[in-house]
Amino acid sequence: MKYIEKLRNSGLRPTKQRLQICEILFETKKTFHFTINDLAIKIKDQTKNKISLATIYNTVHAFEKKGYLKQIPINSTQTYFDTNTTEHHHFYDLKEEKLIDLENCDVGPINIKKKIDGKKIKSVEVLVKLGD
Amino acid sequence: MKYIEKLRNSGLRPTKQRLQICEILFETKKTFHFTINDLAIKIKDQTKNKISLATIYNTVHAFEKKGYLKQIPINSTQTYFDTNTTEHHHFYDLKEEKLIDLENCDVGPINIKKKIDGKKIKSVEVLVKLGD
DNA sequence: ACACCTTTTTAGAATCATTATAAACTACAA
DNA sequence: TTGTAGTTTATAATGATTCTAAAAAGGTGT
Repeated sequence: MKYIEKLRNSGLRPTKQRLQICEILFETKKTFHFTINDLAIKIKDQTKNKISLATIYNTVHAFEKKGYLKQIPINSTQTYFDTNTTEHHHFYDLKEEKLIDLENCDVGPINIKKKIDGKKIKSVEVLVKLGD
Repeated sequence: MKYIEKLRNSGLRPTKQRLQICEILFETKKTFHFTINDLAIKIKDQTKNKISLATIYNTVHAFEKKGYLKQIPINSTQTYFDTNTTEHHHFYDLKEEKLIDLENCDVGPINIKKKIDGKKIKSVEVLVKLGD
C-alpha cells in the first residue's frame, strides 16, 4: 500500500483509520475542497467500520501539519480544507457560498515587498470574492 | 454628532449603543483590526454604561453589512474585523495570532485572468501567513 | 406631552464546530 | 511476547456565535 510509506515518512503510524482517510482524500488526482462534516459523511458512506469524529479531526489536522492538506482561509462556520497543496488561489462565490479553484496560471505572480524581521512567509493566498 | 447622520443615512437608528460603538471604532483615523472580544473589552473600559454582548454582535454585523467594517478572512476561533474598508491585504502571524496590515504598495498588482460568467469580482484579498 | 408602533437592547439559553479527557487499543521494536 | 509510546474512541467540555422573548427606546403623528 502506497500510503503506508507516505505516512511513515512523515512520522505518522499507518493505522487503519488513517489509511482509509488517505484513500478517500488522495485516491483521485482531482483535488477537492471539504469540511470535516463533508469528510465524515464520505467516510460513513465509503467505509464499513466507523471512524470516530475525534479521529477525523485528529487525522485532518495531522495531515495538514504534515503538508498533505491545506486550510483555506474563509470566514465560515466550518473550516474548509483543500487536497490541493500546491500554491493556488480561490474564488469564493458569496451567493452560493462555494469555493472555486483558481489555477496558478489564472493569477499573475504575487510580489510581497514588505518583510518582517525573523518571520518567514509560509503561504500567500488570494481569495477573490464574487458577487452578481 | 457626526455619527447620527452616518447611521441615519444607512437606515440604522442612531441609538446610544451604536453611537458609542462608532466612537470607539471610527474616532481615530488610524484603522485597526479587532475581534468581538477585543471590542467588548474596549467598550467596557471606555464607556460607563454596559453594552450587552448581543448588541455588540448585532452592531458589528449591521456595520459590516452597511460597509463600515470588513471581515478579514482567516481561519481562527474568532472572527476578525477591520475598520479599514479599502482594498488592502494582510500578514497573519501564525505564532502570535496577530494581523499586520500590508499597505497596497507592499503588494504588487494582482492580475486575475479567469472570469466567471455572470459574476463580478467584489474583492481581491491576499493573506500572507508568517511563521518563524 | 402622550399614545402608538416599530426597532433595538438585553440577559440568558441554545447551538454547534471544535478540542480536551481519560480509558481502551494498537503498532512496533526489543 | 512484552513494554511503551502513539492512536482511537465516546463523551464531556469549551467557547464563539446566534436565538429568544420580554423590556426599553426611537420616531411619528396627535
